[in-house]
Amino acid sequence: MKNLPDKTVERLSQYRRSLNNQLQKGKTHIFSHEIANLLHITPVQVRRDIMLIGYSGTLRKGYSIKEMVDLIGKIIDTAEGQKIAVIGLGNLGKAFIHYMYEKRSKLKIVAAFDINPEKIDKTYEDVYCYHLDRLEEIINEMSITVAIITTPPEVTSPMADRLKEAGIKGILNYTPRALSPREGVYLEEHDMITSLEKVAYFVKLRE
Amino acid sequence: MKNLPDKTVERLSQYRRSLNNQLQKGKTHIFSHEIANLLHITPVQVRRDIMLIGYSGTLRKGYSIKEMVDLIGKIIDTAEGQKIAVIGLGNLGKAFIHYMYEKRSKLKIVAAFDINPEKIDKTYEDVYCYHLDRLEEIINEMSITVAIITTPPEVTSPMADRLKEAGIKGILNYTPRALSPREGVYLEEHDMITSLEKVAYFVKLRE
DNA sequence: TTAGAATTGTTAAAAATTTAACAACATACA
DNA sequence: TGTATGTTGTTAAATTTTTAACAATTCTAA
Repeated sequence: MKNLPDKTVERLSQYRRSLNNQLQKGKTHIFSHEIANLLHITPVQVRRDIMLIGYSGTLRKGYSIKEMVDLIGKIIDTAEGQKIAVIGLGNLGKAFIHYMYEKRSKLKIVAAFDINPEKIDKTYEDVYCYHLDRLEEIINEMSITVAIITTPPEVTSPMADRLKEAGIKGILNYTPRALSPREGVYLEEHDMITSLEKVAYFVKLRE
Repeated sequence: MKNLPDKTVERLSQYRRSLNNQLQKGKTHIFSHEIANLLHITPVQVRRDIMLIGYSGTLRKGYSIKEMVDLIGKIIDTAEGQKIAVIGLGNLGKAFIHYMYEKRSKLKIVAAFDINPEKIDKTYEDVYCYHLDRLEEIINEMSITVAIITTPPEVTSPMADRLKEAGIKGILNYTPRALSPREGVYLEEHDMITSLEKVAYFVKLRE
């Protein structure tokens, strides 16, 4: 599979989730405009994405939901799945654990890290919380490849360094402090305040 | 101010936050490449954004941090500020409240809504939690313009309808169920699972 | 006082992403 | 049978976003 555009990858994840919903409702086939409605994008975009991943539907019958779900899985999952650590078991860390809980996904949050003694050595929704001191040890032992940083912003950057050293391959940074990229580590940033300020700006603009 | 590109608006919010950090460190001026480093983007992009908002620096001295912060404020804030409601005082709702807490921002989270009796009529970090039944009443009374939805996904869509009816002008949807746009309401979606799956995909790709 | 280095502001080019257009074909049904 | 309708797959066009290029200017210091 040649490299897919960034934006297509994001949508694949969303297609899959919506398609799984439809499967559970007993639907077996779906048209591009139906998928488009689910994600409120255009049917053309849906068809183009589907073309890019090399799938074909049947004319006048649409796409087989099951086949699409399986194919998307082949593209975005690894066969063995990937293991994920949450750094910082605060509200945001817990929210991630909760959202991933019992999704039969190939991505599994397998460990949380914190320094608060009240959290350490307990589980939150089946995820065990370790003392941050054991970060390197556990990442190594469990072969964790991806980390979500949800710590206070002051420690974002040193944490990224530690994670890199520990062998983490992908970082999702949800703290409001931007990270510079580390060689060999894929970095994705998300800033909750920015997304809020963006909404506020466009609301203002419309008045 | 003519309409700014979407992406520029997002960066303005980030510029401001980083610049405020620098101000507190006692810095008064900054070069485009320094700003670029803070957000790990290119200096050209910084200069282009600054051009778009109609600001000018001084050659060889850079940009006045204070002036930029003020100007960005004029662009993305309203004079009176905007009031924000959090729908669903779970982990994610609390995370938002926490991040916005004591930021001297024009955006203020002024109310939370939930249906859990243990949360209702208490405050979380100074934000009062009301029963969901009072949604319309409070939004109206307080002139709330923006809502963040952090409810369970099943109720995302009916909630958006209620919010629209109640007069909300902008919705930030953090639940994993996509919303279709409502006439007259600016909608921004963010899906935490998608951002995680994206990281996992690019990690896989690099192997 | 002049040469060199650093930095901005801006236009132009390139790259990424979305949207449009439409041919090809399947199905329904007159 | 043949005509109308609906849907896919794909190429081309349009739009948005990023990056490059460079003239103009300021400062430093030889």
